[in-house]
Amino acid sequence: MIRPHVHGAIADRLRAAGLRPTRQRLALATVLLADGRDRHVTAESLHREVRARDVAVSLATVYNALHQFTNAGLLREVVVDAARSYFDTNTTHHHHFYDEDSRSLIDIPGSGIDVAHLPEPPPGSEIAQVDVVVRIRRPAQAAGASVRGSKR
Amino acid sequence: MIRPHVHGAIADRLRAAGLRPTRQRLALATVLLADGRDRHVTAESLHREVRARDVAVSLATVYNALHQFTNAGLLREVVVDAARSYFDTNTTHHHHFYDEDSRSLIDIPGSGIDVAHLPEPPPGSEIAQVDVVVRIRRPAQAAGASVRGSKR
DNA sequence: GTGTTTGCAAAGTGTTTGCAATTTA
DNA sequence: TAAATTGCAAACACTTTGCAAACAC
Repeated sequence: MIRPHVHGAIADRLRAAGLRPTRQRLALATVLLADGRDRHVTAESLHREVRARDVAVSLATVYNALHQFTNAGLLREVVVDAARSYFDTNTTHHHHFYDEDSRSLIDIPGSGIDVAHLPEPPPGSEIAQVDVVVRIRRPAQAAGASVRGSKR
Repeated sequence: MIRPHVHGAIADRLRAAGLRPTRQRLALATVLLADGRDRHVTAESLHREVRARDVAVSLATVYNALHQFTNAGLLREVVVDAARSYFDTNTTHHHHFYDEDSRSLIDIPGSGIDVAHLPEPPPGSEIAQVDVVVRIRRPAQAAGASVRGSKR
């Protein structure tokens, strides 16, 4: 049985990135890129989402795909939390709010922040990227409650 | 046998932070804070350093102490690499170069960067902190060598 | 003395990897 | 058919935790 090329814009983007449009990658890329919305995912959240669409994909494949997509420039990795990796479908220059309570990311448009007076990088090195993370929280309670360490 | 209070500036800082100046915490705090230099450590690097001074401290205790020191305001945690946590003895407002090749941090003085036009945080939240990470690298080789993925 | 801290080893997280089976082109 | 990809389970690196022994005050 002859199977023709998979057709569609997403398949083309994968091919253009040098990635075979397999069933798994198509499902992942579709969730991530199909509607053009800016999305922030973790491996776990993406895995959940794809399975909710009844596509069987292993978590290992999700991790692999996220890195392949990132290397191909389809995604960008955002480091904001030591505990897990985030990937952003918006690969243009921009910064982030990071909500430390809900552990969620919000894009700040590239023009939203001016970083000025960047010092020279140390000799022999070049600036690869400038990341600005604005950490936000629900305001701390004012009233009597004493401040106790919160379980991590 | 009566043992008096441990004396010394470091011991006092620990007490002021509500932490008993135990042998382990004293050794860790001394390495970190005694000479007033700005230092960036990981649990692993600090553990190595303290042991090099022939003080027996378990890695678990180093982790615990780093968090206790951080909660007490003696240190500041810096998130730049998903693979490990960094702690900075400089708790004042400032930003960082992060050398992705050597995985090392370099302080940028508070005045070294201007972040302007910060947008309003989402309703109900407040800005807890603004982190700027300038990622630096050795410039990519220009010559013929093809670009292959580097093992992580 | 009594509550705190330590160290160990075990458990936990998120992530990566080796490899046989499967799939793509 | 040949090469790329997948899934599983095991391995990993880093970090946290339960608990008895050691320690600070």
